[in-house]
Amino acid sequence: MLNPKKLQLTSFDFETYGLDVYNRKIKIFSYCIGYIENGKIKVIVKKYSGEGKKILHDYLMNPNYVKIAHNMKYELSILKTNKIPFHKDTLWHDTMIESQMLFNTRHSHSLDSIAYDFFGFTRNLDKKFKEFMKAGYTVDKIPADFLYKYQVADGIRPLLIHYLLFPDIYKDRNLRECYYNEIENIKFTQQEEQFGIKLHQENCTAMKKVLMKGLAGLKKYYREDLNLNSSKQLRKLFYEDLKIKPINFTAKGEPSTDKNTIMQLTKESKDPMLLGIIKNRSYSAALANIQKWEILQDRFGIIHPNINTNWARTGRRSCTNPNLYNINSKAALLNLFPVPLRRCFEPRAGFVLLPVDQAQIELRLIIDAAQEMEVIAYLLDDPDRDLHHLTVECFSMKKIFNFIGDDIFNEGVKIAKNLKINNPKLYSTMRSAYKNTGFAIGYGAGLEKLAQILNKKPNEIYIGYNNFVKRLPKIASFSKDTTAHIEEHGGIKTAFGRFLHVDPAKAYSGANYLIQGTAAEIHKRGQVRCFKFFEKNKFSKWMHINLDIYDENVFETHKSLLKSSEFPAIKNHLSKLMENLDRIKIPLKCEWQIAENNWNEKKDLAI
DNA sequence: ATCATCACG
DNA sequence: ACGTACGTGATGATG
Repeated sequence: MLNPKKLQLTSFDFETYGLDVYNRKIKIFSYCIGYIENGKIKVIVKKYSGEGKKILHDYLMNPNYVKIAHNMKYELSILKTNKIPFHKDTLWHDTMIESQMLFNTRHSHSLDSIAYDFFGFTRNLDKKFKEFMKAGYTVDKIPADFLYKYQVADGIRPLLIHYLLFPDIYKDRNLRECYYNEIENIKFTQQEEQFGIKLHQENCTAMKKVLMKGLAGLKKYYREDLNLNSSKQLRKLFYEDLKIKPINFTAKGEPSTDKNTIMQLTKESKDPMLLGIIKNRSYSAALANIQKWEILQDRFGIIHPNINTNWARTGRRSCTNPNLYNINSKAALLNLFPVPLRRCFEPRAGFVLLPVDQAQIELRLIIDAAQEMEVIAYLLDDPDRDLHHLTVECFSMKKIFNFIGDDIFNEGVKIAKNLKINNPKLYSTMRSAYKNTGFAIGYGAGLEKLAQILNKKPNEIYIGYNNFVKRLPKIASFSKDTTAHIEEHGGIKTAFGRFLHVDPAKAYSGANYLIQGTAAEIHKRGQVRCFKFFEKNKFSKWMHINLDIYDENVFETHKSLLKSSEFPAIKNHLSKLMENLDRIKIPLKCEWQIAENNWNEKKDLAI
């Protein structure tokens, strides 16, 4: 029996039916609670009705029961949407997070996969359960004796896994700190998902209309039976019918028809037939996106994505169903037919969206990790300085310089400076073009790849590239240096002391793991600190994060709060929570913007 | 299921 | 032996 007076570890899992958590259509059918008695694992399995309901409620309100779940965000969301109270001081553990933290490159972190690999725990029950689901059964229709066995297994496994993995996390102070932040981040993320983001109905309709018209207008360029979405048919059209000489190839060695290839081809001739293919891809994908969102919205027009807080091997977050992390925003160098889909999202009535992003965070972290002293000094001198200006300087030099401060070097610096003053528009275009250069070189991009990113030919950027490498040699050798480290240690520690394994066959991606992993940790710690600030001051109703993307948090904020006299202080404090972390020595900088009508139309926040 | 493609950072 | 920017999710076509 569970002892209500004694602190003890328990596992906890629901069986539910219905779909779509945040539409409140999920009902709890039954649950299991695992615990340990006299060195043996025991499992309580109950239906969520009558006496079973009361037992669960008592269990949830008792903070002596430490609750171990596998993917606790799901359990949390069920509790909250069903308005079932639980003790605010509950200690939670999540075995999925434990597995992700210790074995970031594992092929799967599902409960059955881990328990099988670590304990040889049978997966037959899971196989059968999946068969029932595939056949359209819901948990209430599954034979009771089978479901009982399945739930017992679900009570045992989290306890086994926690006992095996948690000590390795706990004994390392850094890892422990990261782990506790992950648990807090799940609480934040659950709330973020529940808030969700509102679809702008009128803009969705208007954009669909434009997209359909654009797609219909393309038909005249092609034979009627050509399927523009078929790369096989396009391959035939390009390389057999039009007799174009292949320049790029796919991973499997077939001649490629991707956007990059088409853009290279159109440099010779602006054939509408070629450009139309890019337009078709851009427009049809956008249309499919909007249609999917319209299906997924709840009855208030809100989209609730599923955000995996620690899914990626780098420790980054990821987003599914729908993925709101890859929405087309604005025109860019490599985006010929942009569809500003962020127009389809709006603040709730009475609110505005305040997107806040970490300025140039990846480049800043590379500079810090590579210890590129000239740039560190440049930044410490004034944290607001723009690092991309240095890149523009390098690419403004007429020849490869011999030493820093020689005539060639100084002239480049002067050209960049004058351009910034005299032609801000051209400067801005150039700056955003070269924005990706710094960290692409840091991650190991070569001349060819860089030319592709900049939409130029290798010989056009040869001088600039060489000047960058010569001026910032630590950034240029960062990828190589990190690769050597990976080959020796099998992985890399982030600035927070969290070890990330790296696939030995791709040791050269180590630089990326280090930077993405560190940035992700900064992002997730900032979210937890903001979340706690809102909870403590009880105004998450008026201001909350309802969406985030890698280095950006979107604060949905009530207009009355925005206009209040206390807002500047709140904004200032939140910035500090996101910027100031003991482990990060390089200055970070948050940039606030405001979007009043929709997520796409935004400007700098003047407050 | 796998491939090719493309959006984000 | 060589030299690579990276890691995500969604979609439609294909075998």
